[in-house]
Amino acid sequence: MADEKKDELLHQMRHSLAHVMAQAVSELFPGVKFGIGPAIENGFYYDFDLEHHFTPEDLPKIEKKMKHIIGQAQKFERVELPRAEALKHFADKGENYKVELINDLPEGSVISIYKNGPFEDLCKGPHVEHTGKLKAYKLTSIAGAYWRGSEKNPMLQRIYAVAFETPAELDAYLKQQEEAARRDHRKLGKQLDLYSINEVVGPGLVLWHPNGARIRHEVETYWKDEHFKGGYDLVNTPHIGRANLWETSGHLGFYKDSMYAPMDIDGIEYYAKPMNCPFHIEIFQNSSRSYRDLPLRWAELGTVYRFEKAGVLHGLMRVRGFTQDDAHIICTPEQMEAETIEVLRFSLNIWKTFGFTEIKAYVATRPADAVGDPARWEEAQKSLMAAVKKEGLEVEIDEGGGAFYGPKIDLKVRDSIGREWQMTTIQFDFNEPERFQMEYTGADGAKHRPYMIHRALLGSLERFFGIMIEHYAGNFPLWLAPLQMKVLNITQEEEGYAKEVEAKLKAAGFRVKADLRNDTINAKVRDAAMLKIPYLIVVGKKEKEAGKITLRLRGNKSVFDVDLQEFIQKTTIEKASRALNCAY
RNA sequence: GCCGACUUAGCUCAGCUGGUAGAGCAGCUGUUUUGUAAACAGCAGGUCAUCGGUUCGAAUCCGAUAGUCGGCUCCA
Repeated sequence: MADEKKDELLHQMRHSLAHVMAQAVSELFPGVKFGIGPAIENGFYYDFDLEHHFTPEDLPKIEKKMKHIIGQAQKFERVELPRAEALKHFADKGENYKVELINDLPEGSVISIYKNGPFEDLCKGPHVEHTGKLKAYKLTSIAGAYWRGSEKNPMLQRIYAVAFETPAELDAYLKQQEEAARRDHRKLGKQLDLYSINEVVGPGLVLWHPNGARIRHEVETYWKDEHFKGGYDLVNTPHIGRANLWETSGHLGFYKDSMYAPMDIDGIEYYAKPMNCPFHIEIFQNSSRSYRDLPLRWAELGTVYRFEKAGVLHGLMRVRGFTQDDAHIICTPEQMEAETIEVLRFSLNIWKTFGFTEIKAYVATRPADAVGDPARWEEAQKSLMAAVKKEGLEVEIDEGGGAFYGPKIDLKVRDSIGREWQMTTIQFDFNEPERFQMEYTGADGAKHRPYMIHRALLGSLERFFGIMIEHYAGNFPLWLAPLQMKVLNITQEEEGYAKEVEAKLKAAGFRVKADLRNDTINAKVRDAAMLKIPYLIVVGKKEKEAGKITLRLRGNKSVFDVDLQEFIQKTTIEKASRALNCAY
C-alpha cells in the first residue's frame, strides 16, 4: 500500500513536470502547439509542434525556465468545462491536437483542464499541489515522434526527461544509465574485438570475429549438448526455399513485408528464409508418421533473413540476418501439456547457466482474428498456464494478444543491472499444421492432425550475444572467455619458463597465450586487463626459481606462490561447471 | 521508412568565422631487461564517408547519396 501511494505521487510529479516543461517551452518559443505530455517509466515527455527545431543547447535553457516556474510554487487548479465549450476554447487557441483529443471523447462528457500560473492544459489529472513540490528532473533527449504513434500522422518533436521524487534517486538513476553506457555491447564489441558490422558488407549483417566466434562456439556447443540431453534431435535446413513453400506456409500472405525480394533460379522464384518452420515441416512430411513417433522435437540453429527498416537497426540487438535457436515440437493433443511444461523447465535451466535468474512470463491469448479451432486454443492456453504455474513464475496475461495462429508464452529476463529483455518465446501454431495438411496415424488407425509448438529460447544468437556482453560487462565467465589466460614474463630470462607454463595450460585444455613482448610488466598487465582476461599468470625470477606461478585475477586481486597443478585442477572444475564466479 | 544529430589515420579525438590536415594510443625499427593498468626515441600511416555544386581556393558553405547515433513506427 505504501508503495502504491509512492508510485501514485511519483506519477503525479512526473506528469506535473510535463506541464511545467510545456509552460517553459511556450514561454521560450511562442507559437508552439501541444501534443501530449504523459508520465512514463523513469520520467515524462511532451510532444511539441514547432517550426524551430530543438537543439541540445535548448535543453539547459528550458531547464532554467522550469526552475524559475518551480520557484514560483504555482498552484495546480482543476477547471471543468462542458465538451462543446472546451472544443471552442482549444479551437480558438489553435490547439488542433487538443481539439482532436477532445473530439475523441464521448458526447456530453465533462472536460477537465489544469491550470498553473499562466499555463493551462487539457488533462484529466491529478497533479501535485503546486510546482514547488517538483525537485528532481533532467531533460535528456530530443526525438521525433508521430502524433498518436501512427506513421500516417505528422511528426512532432518530443523532449524526454527523467524525474524522481528526490535528487538522490535521480542521481542513482543517472549513475545506472552511465553504467549501462559503459557496458554497451557496441563499445565492448569493438574493445574486445568480438564482432563488427560494416558498411561494405551491409547494415544489419554481422561479422563475427575470432573472439566473438569462439564465444558463440561455446554457447552453441552447450546448447546442442543440452538439447540432446533434453530429448531433442538436431536438423539442418537450407537458407533459401522455393516460392511455393512460402505460399503453402502462408508467409507470402502475411509476412511478405519482412522478406527479401525473391531470386530467380532456372525461372523459379526462391526466397531467403525468414523462418525455419516450413523446412522442419517438410522433414515431417518426408515420411508417414505414427503416434508412436511423437513427440518429435527438432532443433536447429537456423539462420534467417528478415527485412528490417533502416532506422531500427541497432548493434547486435536488431539485425537483418540472424541465427535463431529454434525448435519445433510436434506432438499429440495428449502430450501437449507435458511438452509445454518441459520446454519451460528446459528454458529456465538454460537461463540459470548464464546467470539470469529473475524471469517473468507473459501469456498471450486468442485474438479476434484467430485461425484454428477455438477448443484447441482453449486447451493450449490451459497448458501454457499449467506450465507457468508448475514453475511458479510470475505471470502477466495479455488477453487477445496472441498471434493469429496460436497462443504463446514469452519470457522476459532481468540482466545484472536490472533491465528486462524479452528473450524466450514458446508459441503454439494452429495455422501451419493445417496449411501443410500435417498428419499422423493414431492408435485408432485414423489420420490425426498433430499440435505444433515453435520455440526459441535465446531468441537469436546475435541478440543474445549483445545482451550477454552487457550482462557480464564483457567479463565473461571462464568457460566463455575467448582467451582464458595469459602468461606474462617479467624479463626475457623467464621466457623459457613462461613458454613451459603456457604449454602445460594448453595441454590441460585452456585457451592461453604467452605475452613475451619486450615490454614492461605494467604494460602487459594493462593490455590484458583491457581485454578482460580472467586469469593472468605472472612469472619472474622468483616464480621460476620456486617453480610456482603468481596469479592476477580479473578485478585486480593477486594470489602468490600458486602451484601450477593445483591451479589447473581448480580452473578445470571452474570451466567445466560453467561457474559464474572465479575459483579463487 | 519518418524526425533530428553526426561521419577527420586501425582506435579515441583536435582542427576558431573557407587559405588544400594534427595529437595520443595501436603498428614498424631501434634502445631499454623491466615485479602487477601505458619505458624511451625514430619511422610510417589520411583523395577529411561518397558524389556533385558555390568559390581564385572547401575537412570547413550548399545539395544529394550511404552509414552511424538518439527516438518514433515495427520487432528475435
